[in-house]
Amino acid sequence: MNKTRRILTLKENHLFMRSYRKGRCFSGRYVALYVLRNYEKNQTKLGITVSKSRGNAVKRNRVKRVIREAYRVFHPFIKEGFIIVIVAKQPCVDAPVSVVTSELEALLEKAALL
RNA sequence: CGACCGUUUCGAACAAUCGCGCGGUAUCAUAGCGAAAGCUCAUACCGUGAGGAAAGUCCGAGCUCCACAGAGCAGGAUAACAGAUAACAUCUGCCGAAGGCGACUUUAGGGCCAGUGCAACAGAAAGAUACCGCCUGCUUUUGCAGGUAAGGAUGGAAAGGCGAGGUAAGAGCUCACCGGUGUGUCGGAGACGGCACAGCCAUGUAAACCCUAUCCGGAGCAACACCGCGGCGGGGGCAUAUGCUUGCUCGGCAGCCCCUAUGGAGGUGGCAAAGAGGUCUGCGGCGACGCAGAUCCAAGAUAGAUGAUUGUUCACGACAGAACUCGGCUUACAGGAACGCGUCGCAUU
RNA sequence: AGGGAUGUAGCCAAGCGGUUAAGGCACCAGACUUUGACUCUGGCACCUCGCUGGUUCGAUUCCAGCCAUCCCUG
Repeated sequence: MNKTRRILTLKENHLFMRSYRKGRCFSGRYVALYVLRNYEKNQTKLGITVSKSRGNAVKRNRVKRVIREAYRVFHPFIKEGFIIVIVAKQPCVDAPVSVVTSELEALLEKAALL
C-alpha cells in the first residue's frame, strides 16, 4: 500500500441504493455512515450524499467539502474492499470541520474500518 | 451640518503548509494496452481556477437539427411618438397622465361613434326615465293633465362644471371662465402644443368578448456530429470434428472466420484563450449608441473541481456556485466608495 | 432543458366580478342520560382567501411579478 492513494468516488446509483438497503448503518449527530463490502473488486469507494432539503447549492457544496476534508485524514488507514456512503444530516450544515472529523473517527472505529 | 435625488462602482485582503479540477513541461522505476513508437495511469514542477446577480428561466438572439411552392384562417405576442440595437416585452429621448415643496420619480398609454355583453345593492330612473319638489291649466278640496333636470334623496357614475342673464317654472336657451369634441391655422421629424371659430344627444368597463395595426415555422447542447466491446440482423467462406432435432441417414438449427448495416451501455467532438468582448483616448450624437486608434483577455467540470489549519489586518464578511454562448428583465443582498457649477432645510459669512 | 397543477378555518374542501366566503370532519358550550356514546341546539375570535402591486365603482375571482409545494417529459 502506497503512502498516498486517490480517493475513488462512488458514482453508480444502484450501489447507493444497495448500501442503504443492505449496508450496515452507523448514525451520529452530524453524519450517518453506510458500509457495504465490495465483492466485485478489492477497492474502497466513497460516496457523499447531501439532500436537497439541507439548503441551497452553496450550502450543499460546502457540506460535501467538509465531509471530504474530514474523510481525507483517515483515508490512508481505511481497509480495502468496502463501499462507504456518508449522508449529511441537518446540523452538519453549520458544523466546523473539527467536530465532523472527530465524529467520523468514532463512527469509522465503530464500523471496524480502521 | 442634516435629510435626500441621480449616475457609477466594490463585494474582505495578505502569507505559509496540506488537499482538489484543468492546461503545459519532465520522468517512465512500478501497473495496464501495444510488435514498437507511444498512450493511459502515476509522480514532480510551473501556470490557472465561479458571480453581481453565476439565481429565477420571464423575454430576445447566436448555434444545431427537422419541416417548408404560394396564400388565407386559427393561435400567441406587442400597443402614444421618434430613435438605438443582431434582436427584444430591453434601452434612450420626447409627448400626455399621475405623484413629490424640490432635485426627480412612476406610467400594459390604440379603439366602447363596428357590433355584443356586464354594471350587484341602493335609487323614481343606469341609457332610458318625473318619486318628492317647482310652475301652468282644470277642479270646491282630494286630485287629474301638461311643462321642467334649479333643488332633495341614491349611487362609483344622474343631462359637462361654476357664476350671471333669461323664464310661468326651467333648460348651453344666451354670455364669461374652465373642461371636452370638430374644423382651420401656426410651431414641431412626430406624438402633440398654441391661437381662432363652431358647438355641447349623452356614463363606465376592452388587464369583458372583440376590432385595428405590426410581428411570429417547430424543437432544443440530454440539440447535433463521429467512434462504438456486446446484442439483434444481412451477405460470403470454412468445416462436416462437436451438440440439438426420435435410434440411424438426409435435411435443418447451432459453431468458427471475414465483410457489412443499425446503433443500446460507454466514449470523443460540440466546449473553453477571442467575441454582436472589456478598458482608455479622440470624433459624431441631447442620449441610448456609432466610428477610429491603442491596449487587455488562459474556469471548463460531467454525481460535477476553490476546502482545511495557522498567523496578521480591517469596515468583522450579506445574498449566493459556471454547466453551449451572448443581450436584457425580474428577484435576493452585510456593508462600503466615488462623482454632480444636483435638491430641500438649518446655521454662519 | 422544456412543460403542467395547486395554495381558502386545525384537516378535507365548494365558490358566474357584487354574501357577514357554502359544506363536512374536528373543537367548545348547552340539552338528553346515573355516566359515556349516539342525537339535537348554538358557537368557532380564525382566516389581509400564499405574498406584493395593478385594472375596476367594487377582486377569492381579471392581469403582472414573486414565494412555497407537488407532478410530468427526455
